[in-house]
Amino acid sequence: MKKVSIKDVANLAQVSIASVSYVLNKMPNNRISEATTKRILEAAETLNYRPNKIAKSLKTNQSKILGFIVADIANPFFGQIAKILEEEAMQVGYTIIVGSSGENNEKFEKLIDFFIDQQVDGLILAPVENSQESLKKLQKQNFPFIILDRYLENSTANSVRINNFDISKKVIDQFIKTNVKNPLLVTYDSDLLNLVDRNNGFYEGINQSKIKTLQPIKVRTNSINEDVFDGLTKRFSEELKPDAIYFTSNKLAFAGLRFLLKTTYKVPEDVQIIAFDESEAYELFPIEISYVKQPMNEIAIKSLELILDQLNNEDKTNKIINLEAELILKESTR
Amino acid sequence: MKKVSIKDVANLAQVSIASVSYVLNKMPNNRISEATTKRILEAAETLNYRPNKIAKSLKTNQSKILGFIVADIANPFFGQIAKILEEEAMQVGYTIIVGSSGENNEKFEKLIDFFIDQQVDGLILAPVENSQESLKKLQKQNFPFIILDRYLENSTANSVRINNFDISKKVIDQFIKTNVKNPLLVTYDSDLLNLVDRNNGFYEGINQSKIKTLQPIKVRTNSINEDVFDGLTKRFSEELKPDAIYFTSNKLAFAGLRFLLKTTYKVPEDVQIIAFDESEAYELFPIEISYVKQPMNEIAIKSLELILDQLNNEDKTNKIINLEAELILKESTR
DNA sequence: ATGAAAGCGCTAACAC
DNA sequence: GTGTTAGCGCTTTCAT
Repeated sequence: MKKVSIKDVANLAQVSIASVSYVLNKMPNNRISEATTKRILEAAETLNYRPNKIAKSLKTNQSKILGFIVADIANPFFGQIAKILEEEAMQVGYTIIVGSSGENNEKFEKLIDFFIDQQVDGLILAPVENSQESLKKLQKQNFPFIILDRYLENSTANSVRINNFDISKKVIDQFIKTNVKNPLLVTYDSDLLNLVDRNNGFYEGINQSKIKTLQPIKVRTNSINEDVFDGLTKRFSEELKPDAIYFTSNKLAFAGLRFLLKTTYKVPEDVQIIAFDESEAYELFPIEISYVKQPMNEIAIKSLELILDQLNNEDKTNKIINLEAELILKESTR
Repeated sequence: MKKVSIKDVANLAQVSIASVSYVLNKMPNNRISEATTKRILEAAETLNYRPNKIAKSLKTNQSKILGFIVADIANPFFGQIAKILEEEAMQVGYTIIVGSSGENNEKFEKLIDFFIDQQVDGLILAPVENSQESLKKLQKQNFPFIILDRYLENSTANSVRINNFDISKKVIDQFIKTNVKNPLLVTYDSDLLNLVDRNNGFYEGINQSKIKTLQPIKVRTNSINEDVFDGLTKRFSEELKPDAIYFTSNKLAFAGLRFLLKTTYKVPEDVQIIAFDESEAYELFPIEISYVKQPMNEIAIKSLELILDQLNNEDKTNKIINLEAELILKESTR
């Protein structure tokens, strides 16, 4: 089965390839007569002509492909975003290619290069630790990209984020409202500012109150389960035991809940829980988990909008889109 | 920042673009002198030259892109496969684009067309119900594709699957071994043969034994949670209550476990459980779930191998790669 | 209202 | 050993 090209359509319709191009691309000031238009349309139909996007890309210098680089596509948070992104992108004629960096900056850079070589028009990035340089390089090259979910120091890049500080403040305020004495923060040991903000919001709430917090558990991204488990074991073995825990990511919460399952501590009687991110998985915990709900649809849709804006407009002003996360209270809080 | 092309490299190195192409593509019988080679390499280096894959694609008629169409990229099963696939593909210079059909055949077809328009070299497909026609169409066009995970009637397509029948037989045998009286099958109402095989393996075990099975719960893919919940409510309200349940997918198991959480039935004392697929999520259930473990890495790697074989070789024989799933016994079985 | 033709960046057959 | 050149399928300027 030989591929049918624009030439074949032109031949069948007895016109030039230019006319075929005009008609099929619905050019605005297309001065092709109705009769010819009809002939061309019919010819394309009978031959089942499908334009070659590669050829078009080469000519127009636009691949209509966007690269999406996440930490881990097997993480449902990113899977969900990817899904929405891909659907929305398709609506407007774009294709998404996804890559997983595995929280590794070298892989992150490699993926960026690979995608640029692939001639993506732009990139949607969830950066990893120490990726400032990679981002600066992109900026220097003037390559279109936006930052999603995570953000870094001094970043002047367009980005879509949530109100990490405020929502964390709300979390601790919720705890305080219920007379918590020893709240515990379980978070990452990371320079990613979204995480730092989550931590800071928590501390802001602590500072405004009269209570003290236990020393936080700060885990490394490459040993989440072990670090959470060890950390919690330690905290619960001490005099002042946590009576409320805030997990700043779904993976942390997951590890923490597994720990609690193996103990006799009761949620929320002995210890209250608030997790970050919605997760189907939480639903198998014996009681329903309170959590910070991120606006997944909005994150994906705004990200797409932002990168497309950047591709189409000359408006080079720095845009930061701040979306609102929501605290959903369930049975794991009092 | 203007893009640097092969011409720029040729100019700087004072050679023709052909020579640049030869050197940079490491042509086997490359007769370029060492000195020239060095000059070209240096020029490419200084200019930070990155070949334009779009142009190369147009010329070679190979995009080095593979399309991967799954039911739902937010389902960790497919997320995991996608991740491995993407990593392996990148090693050999291929890019993966992923699409989610949402178990909808129209979306499935639309994605296929979209990806073909995008000039993918081949497709890796997890088909949906009623997608026989879409697959036949692809076959008629002689378009390279393989089937992953799921399979359909009369499919003569290359495919990678697991031993669905045998592993299900093992599941019921395990139940029978522990003197189960009223095993229950929770499965889909589907014409996908991988699911039919899972059902048949279960029945084969039943038939070889002296026990009877309860009437299975067959759910529709668009209302899993409700159907499982309603079905289980009904079964547990009857005289003969299930004392063992086999869920033929991770989503079914998930819904079923949520049901059990809300009841007072004890696992495994009152009812034993075996689920399909490994899932991090199961870990939040109070006891560990026995499950059928699919060889994710192998599935992804073999799929890639198979489609690449099909692209490179003339060997048009029909290949079915059968991989072994494994029954992992945990606390939810006796 | 339509067509001729240049050219996007690259590969590869062929010439020298 | 190295260069010339045709051409992949398309868009778009310019001519007519």
